[in-house]
Amino acid sequence: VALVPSDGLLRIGEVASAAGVSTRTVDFYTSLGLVEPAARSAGNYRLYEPVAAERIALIQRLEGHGIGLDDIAAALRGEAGSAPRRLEDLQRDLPVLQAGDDAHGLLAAVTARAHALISTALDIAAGLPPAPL
Amino acid sequence: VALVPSDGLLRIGEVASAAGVSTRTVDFYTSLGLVEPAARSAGNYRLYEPVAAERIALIQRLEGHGIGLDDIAAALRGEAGSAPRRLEDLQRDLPVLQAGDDAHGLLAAVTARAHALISTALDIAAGLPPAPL
DNA sequence: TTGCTCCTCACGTCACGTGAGGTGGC
DNA sequence: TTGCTCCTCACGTCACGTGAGGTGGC
Repeated sequence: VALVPSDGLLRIGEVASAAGVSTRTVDFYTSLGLVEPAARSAGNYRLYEPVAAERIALIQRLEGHGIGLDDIAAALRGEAGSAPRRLEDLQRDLPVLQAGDDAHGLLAAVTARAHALISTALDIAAGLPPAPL
Repeated sequence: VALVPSDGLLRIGEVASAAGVSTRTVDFYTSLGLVEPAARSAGNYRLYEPVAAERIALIQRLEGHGIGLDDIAAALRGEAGSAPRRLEDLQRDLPVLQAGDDAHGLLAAVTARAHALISTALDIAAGLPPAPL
């Protein structure tokens, strides 16, 4: 039995297991436009490019940072402010934080979250391509 | 009529309006241990220090960054990792991000959020004291 | 009396899925 | 037949409050 379409596209179940989520979640994300099938099979099955699984995994990481699906969707659509300017601001501000004494809980918590976000940003910048949907 | 306790402490309604939230919210946060009355009046009214209002305003800002009340509570309790180490990591990673070309939407969105978090961290470091609860 | 507060129990809301169930392709 | 998929409508869950209602202090 040919379980995989010969063109390398994946059906929903394959995308789901590759991304580590349920097919219902892939279905849900698709309905929100967070991922989009590259094609439909003759039998109306949605066919995704393999990169869709990475995209879904990325969405899950972003959600883990408290970023809502609406914001993620907007970002994926390419709506954005100026990242470079913001990065300069961060560069300027970090020494101020470092100059402070051993941070108390809140500062540490906020910093930890910012750190996790930067890590995610680095992953995006380094690995996953601009994702042509 | 003496609306304010003579010792400078505030009743729940005063804290609420100073923080820009409802008394129910102050009540709720108090029940979670996010703020704590400094005393009780003879009639069992909760009496808060004025700084409690700032604390509540801070909690609201943190919530705006997607940080849950449980995490905030833990942070306020002083549980924390090593902020300085994380700040060094950020310092190291930022140039990598800046070296990239004009970021696409996702990167910009994540960076924006990190930026907002750092701003909040700076506010904490600069202004609001370690808050002896 | 008026407007505040206390406390408790239940309900509301929003985001994020998830279940179920009837469908057709493989 | 089996296990996949499609689609839709409704339900579940968790976090975060909010409403209401009976209480006593001011």
